[in-house]
Amino acid sequence: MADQSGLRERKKAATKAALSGATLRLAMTKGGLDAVTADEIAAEVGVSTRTFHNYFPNKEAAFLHDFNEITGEFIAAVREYAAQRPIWDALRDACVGLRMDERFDIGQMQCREELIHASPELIKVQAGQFMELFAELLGIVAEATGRSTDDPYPRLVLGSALVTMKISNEDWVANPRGRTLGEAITHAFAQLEAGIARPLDGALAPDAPEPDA
Amino acid sequence: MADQSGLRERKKAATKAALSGATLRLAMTKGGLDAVTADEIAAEVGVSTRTFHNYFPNKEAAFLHDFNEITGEFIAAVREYAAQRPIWDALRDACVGLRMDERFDIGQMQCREELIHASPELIKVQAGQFMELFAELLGIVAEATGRSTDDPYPRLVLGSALVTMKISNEDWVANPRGRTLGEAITHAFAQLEAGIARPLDGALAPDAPEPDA
DNA sequence: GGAAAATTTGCGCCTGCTGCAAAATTTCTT
DNA sequence: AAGAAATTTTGCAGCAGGCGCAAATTTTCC
Repeated sequence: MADQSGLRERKKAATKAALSGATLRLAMTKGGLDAVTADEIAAEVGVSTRTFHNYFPNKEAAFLHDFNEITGEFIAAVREYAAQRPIWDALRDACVGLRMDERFDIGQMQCREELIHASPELIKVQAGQFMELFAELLGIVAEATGRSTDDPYPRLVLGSALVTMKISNEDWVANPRGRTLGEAITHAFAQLEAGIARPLDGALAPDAPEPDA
Repeated sequence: MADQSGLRERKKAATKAALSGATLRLAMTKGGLDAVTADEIAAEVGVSTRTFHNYFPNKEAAFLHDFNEITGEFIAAVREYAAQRPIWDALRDACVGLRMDERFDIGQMQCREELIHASPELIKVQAGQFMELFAELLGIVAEATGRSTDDPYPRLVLGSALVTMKISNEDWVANPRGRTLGEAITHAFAQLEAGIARPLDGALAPDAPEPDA
């Protein structure tokens, strides 16, 4: 029926992971996802092209598969924390709690970022996934703030949080500067909490040119 | 050579606008851009399908064409204002200065929003265009804040500003509530300037349920 | 061991997009 | 005004992506 026999489910999850992994690997070796075709990925895993498309609509989705896995955890965490603390803290803590830095190798994360930024199509698909995430979380945030989903405030909160999440992740991956990922995220969230118009501190920009006016 | 004879340039711009307009019109009448094909659009304008693809890579780009036109103005305005005032104010003023509400019919803007939200592909393409805009503006913002483009602060500023811009636009279109678009934008920017964690005021949510805890 | 359910696979088809070279149109020169 | 030059339009061929369908294969269950 549904998932009574966990074995079949596990096999499916395994091939899905294998396809996703092969996509990543091939994109790395060939220097860009655009240079990879669905046929190659399928061949790499030892499965037909048609089967690849049974699991993923396109190679971009395969590439971003584990991001989607994490998305589910993130939503669950936000929902849980939102009942216990202010929504801004809940969003921050859910983000920190993912502990991406412990889960992935930093070299691999850097590689992923480079590949994403090299492929316009991949950027688009990822942006689309963020929009989906926004839609899925908006109800939670609206309720937590006691506003309607039509109200701009919860939208601003959620939109800012997702942007902060993405930017602090990118920033830390590109330049850890001795911080943990959690610290980078916490600092970025604090910046928005204090008001975006003035920087919280200058310690983050050791190489910043001095303002020339 | 380049554009000495403005006539040819104007003709090209005219057909481009005609194609974009036809795309919009067809999407409206057929209740969704997904129900429209490139052939229909080309036929509507009296041009071959191949020519359509000379102007736009796909129908989504044609649909969002005038958004791109405005993007150029926006960048120019940010660059100009950034030399005169703090970057956050510059971004806000550039956004307000577009005066989208005077340029477009509000009914048409509502229609556009609905069509966008009904098409996942359109959402993706629009999100991709925002990423491009981000990349084009990042240098200006970094310089204005006296930071490097690697620094997370200018990224947070610009990301927050673009999110604020999009959300306040959507909000005003869906529910003007007697405000001008400029007022809605100004208020949203003020919210982020004051810190996102607490709402600036409750006047925006006349129908908000009272917080239940 | 055999029936039932589910997965994989091959095949054909359609759609969207691009390169290329010929045809049509516009602009420039004299 | 006529012809040359430049540019745009167009048709065609080709390719990759993606999907429906039904047969073949595998797995599960009794």
